[in-house]
Amino acid sequence: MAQKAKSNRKVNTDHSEELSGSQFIRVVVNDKLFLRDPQETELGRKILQHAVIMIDNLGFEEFTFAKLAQAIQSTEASIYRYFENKHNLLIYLLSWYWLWLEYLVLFRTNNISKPADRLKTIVAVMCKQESSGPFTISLLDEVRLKSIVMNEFNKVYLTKQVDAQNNDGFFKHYKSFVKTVAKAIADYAPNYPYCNSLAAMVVDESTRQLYFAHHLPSLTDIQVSDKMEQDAQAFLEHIINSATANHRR
Amino acid sequence: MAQKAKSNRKVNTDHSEELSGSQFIRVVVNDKLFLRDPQETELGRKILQHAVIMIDNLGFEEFTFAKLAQAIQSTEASIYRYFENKHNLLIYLLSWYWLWLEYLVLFRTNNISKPADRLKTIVAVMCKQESSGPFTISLLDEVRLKSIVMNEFNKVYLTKQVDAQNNDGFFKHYKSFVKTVAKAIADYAPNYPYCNSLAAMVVDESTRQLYFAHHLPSLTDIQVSDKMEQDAQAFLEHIINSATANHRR
DNA sequence: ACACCAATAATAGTTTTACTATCATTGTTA
DNA sequence: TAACAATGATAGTAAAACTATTATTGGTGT
Repeated sequence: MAQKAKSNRKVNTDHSEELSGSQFIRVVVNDKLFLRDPQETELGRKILQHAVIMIDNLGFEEFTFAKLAQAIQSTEASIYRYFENKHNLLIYLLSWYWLWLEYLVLFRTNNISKPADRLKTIVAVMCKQESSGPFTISLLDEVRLKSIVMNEFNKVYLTKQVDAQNNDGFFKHYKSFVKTVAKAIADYAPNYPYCNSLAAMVVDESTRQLYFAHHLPSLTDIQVSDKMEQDAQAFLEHIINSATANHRR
Repeated sequence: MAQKAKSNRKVNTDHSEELSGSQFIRVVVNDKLFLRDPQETELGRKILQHAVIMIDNLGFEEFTFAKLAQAIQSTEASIYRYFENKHNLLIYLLSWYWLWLEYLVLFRTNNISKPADRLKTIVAVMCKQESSGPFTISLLDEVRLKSIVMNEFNKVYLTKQVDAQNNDGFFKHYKSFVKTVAKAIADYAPNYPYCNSLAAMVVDESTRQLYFAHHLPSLTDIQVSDKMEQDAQAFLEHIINSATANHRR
């Protein structure tokens, strides 16, 4: 009856809310990030959807629960029943992005056995501004999510609470994605000693170089254009290939 | 009479404040970052010194002007006469760090003409936790400053005000340091097409890998130890050398 | 010695955000 | 139809980020 481990109350289940708008895959986000699962209710989903739009538009610092409440015609207090604070909501959304990337990688590398091709595909997935996969209609707008990652992600773990939050698994999905990349590198270049460092670096640069291109162009060689994502991809491939040159099979 | 371009008032000059504690080189920070030059007065220097300590200890979000005022036995209002807000103070301190790194690089690469050696020295300077140079007694504790860079730097440019702040030269000293690294790379590997991207990446990773080692160890291959800085240095040298392998003279 | 003036201190007030608390309403389910 | 979970409505608190005003103080020029 109780559907969530963490709650012992009854919860409105599928019947009343089914297909409110569109179908979507349930994304399993670490449940320490929320108080009540936002995917399970109409209000919860509205919170997520509008939070993505508002954070993308306003930036995280300007974004407040008061504004969000107004946008979805609800109240601050109601939102606080889902998320302890706006930081946790942000980390929830970012986690969603990393989970979704991991899903995409899984899907796209499914039939690829050659490590070189797998890795190349992974880098492509990381760099491309891609919306929902072929069989999914996702609740959230992944293009906006990627933009949020680019603009906000490197802030969330730079706090005095990192260690406590890391203990609670707040960065679990990000770490898991980096680990996936690291494994692909290890497959590609056995005994390469910097798989993790290289993976974390590449994942970060996949958004950072684009951010620089937009805002601090002297810090990158990538120019704003309609093919800038391919340029970023080429740069990252070059970095990976050259770094691992002496360790490939 | 007026000593600062930006102010037309008379200013207490050297006589009254000379050698209050110790000598130091005047660091020329972009003057849009402050309202009144903090290096010129006793109070200003106290603000800088204690800000470094408090931001390092508390983290930037917990740090407030009220707390700082209390620590230096002054008032919030007085601090606001030097800095418009705590963000600008933070960027001031970070700029100080990049300026100081650039000075160190200049000093250490002075007699080195071979591009390979120059670049190697630069990477070493970036990675080493080094306090003041041989002929300087600096006003600020550079070891703490480096720690602040590691913990806070990647937050400061990720805001909706980047473009406006960049226009005001808030990131000038950071960009200048990256440019120095990029030039050294270009010298080392003529025609290498990613000098800027590689330089920005390496500068960032020089602190990020250490941060990960401390807080999110699964994201790096570097372990916490007394030689972790050398490990980071080795990783960065490896990345630079392999990336530029085909472009060297 | 005196008047002046810039810098600072002391104090208080405003606005906004983050968050908590309380109680009323509504719609579902047993 | 009673019970109850979710939400709405409303109010309130605490702290942070400023702003404004007036009073000291200590050095400067004459």
